Amino acid sequence: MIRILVVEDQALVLGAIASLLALENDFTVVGTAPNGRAALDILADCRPDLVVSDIEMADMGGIDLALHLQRMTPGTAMVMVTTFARPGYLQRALAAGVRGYLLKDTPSRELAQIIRRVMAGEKIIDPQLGDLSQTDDPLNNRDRELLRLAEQGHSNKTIARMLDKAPGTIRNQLSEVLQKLNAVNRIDACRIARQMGWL
Amino acid sequence: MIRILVVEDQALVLGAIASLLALENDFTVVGTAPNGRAALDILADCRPDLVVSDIEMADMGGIDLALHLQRMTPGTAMVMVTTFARPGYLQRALAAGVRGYLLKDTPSRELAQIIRRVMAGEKIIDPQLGDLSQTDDPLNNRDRELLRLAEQGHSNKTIARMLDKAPGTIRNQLSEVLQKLNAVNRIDACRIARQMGWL
DNA sequence: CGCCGGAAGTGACAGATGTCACTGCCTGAC
DNA sequence: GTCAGGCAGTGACATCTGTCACTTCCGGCG
Repeated sequence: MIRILVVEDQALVLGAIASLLALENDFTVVGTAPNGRAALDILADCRPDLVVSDIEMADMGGIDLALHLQRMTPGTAMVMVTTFARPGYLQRALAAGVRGYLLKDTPSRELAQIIRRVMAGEKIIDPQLGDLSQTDDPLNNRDRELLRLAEQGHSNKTIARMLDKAPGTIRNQLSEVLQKLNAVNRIDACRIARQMGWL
Repeated sequence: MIRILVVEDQALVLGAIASLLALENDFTVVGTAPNGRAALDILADCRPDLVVSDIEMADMGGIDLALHLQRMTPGTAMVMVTTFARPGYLQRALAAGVRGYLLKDTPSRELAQIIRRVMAGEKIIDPQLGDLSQTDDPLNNRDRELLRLAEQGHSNKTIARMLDKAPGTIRNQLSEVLQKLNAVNRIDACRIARQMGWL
């Protein structure tokens, strides 16, 4: 019997996944939590063999939860289930000892089988993410900051004021970002960065 | 026995919700689909009493699906289950005859009860959405089309070529859209429209 | 010390964007 | 008919954006 803790912030999805897992004869859902902190709080009571967790959650995300688990109860397996294909997340998740990484468009009937394979010691990465992790993120933190501000609709002048830089500097740096991303303008750049999970 | 069709683009969530509903003795999940178009394709075979659908989906979203249902099989009830609290979505959904509108952080055990009440003729709106200021959608379909193209990073010239219009026309129309949305530029306009659920 | 490399800034330029006033064209209402 | 209103388009203008060459400043580093 595999003892499972499910962590997911959307209550409806949380309950649905729990009921999906509860259908399997060799699984017991020993607990559910809406975020990483709540999961840690009930960990001692639940004593799960495996944690299924979302990544993007308020309060404490799946990555931080994995880091805590790795330190506190390294025997507990961890499977991430997330919406977007973000290579940065995958890398950090693997570094945190996560043994399974799935997208939410994985067929639901596969989830149980993947959990069993992870419990058997396998490491399973969603194939859609395998090649994604190869593409290096060309952006540095400043690039990301600029793109985020540009994405809000701020002009170069406004961004410059916010970052206490000259407008021309912003213009030049944003221009470099466009080259890095092969974008024709800032809107295109934001779209590309989002799509690649770099933003 | 209530015959239910579930429409949701994330396969894992789709399967999970289906299994959640299948637990109820008075429900039968007669079909599932990953988007609106697929749902329409299997509608005749499934003959559902009620459709549970996500809103944001590729190919055909929940709103368009509701519009088709309203015309083709007006007896079929429709419950929307969506991630974001966007007033525009709610309004358009209600206009399309939707009888239930829930956020995905509704507790999962409530879903079955809400479905039963909708089948009994009630109209149920998630309380978190009730008090949202009901600002009217100022955009027409052309506005939306322009914004979507602008959002991809296309220039006025490119958009003009795509729609077979003069560049100046696009410029003027997009300028009007900016006024309607109180936006300072097209990026801002896209952001505002998205946030309000008008895009 | 001089040299190099990075970050910041400037100036100039072409092209894109946003605003406005104004001209046609068509269509439905009166 | 004609009148108003909507849609498409033009031209002019100011501003913003993207590109490039170049300068300045500063902190290592040999």
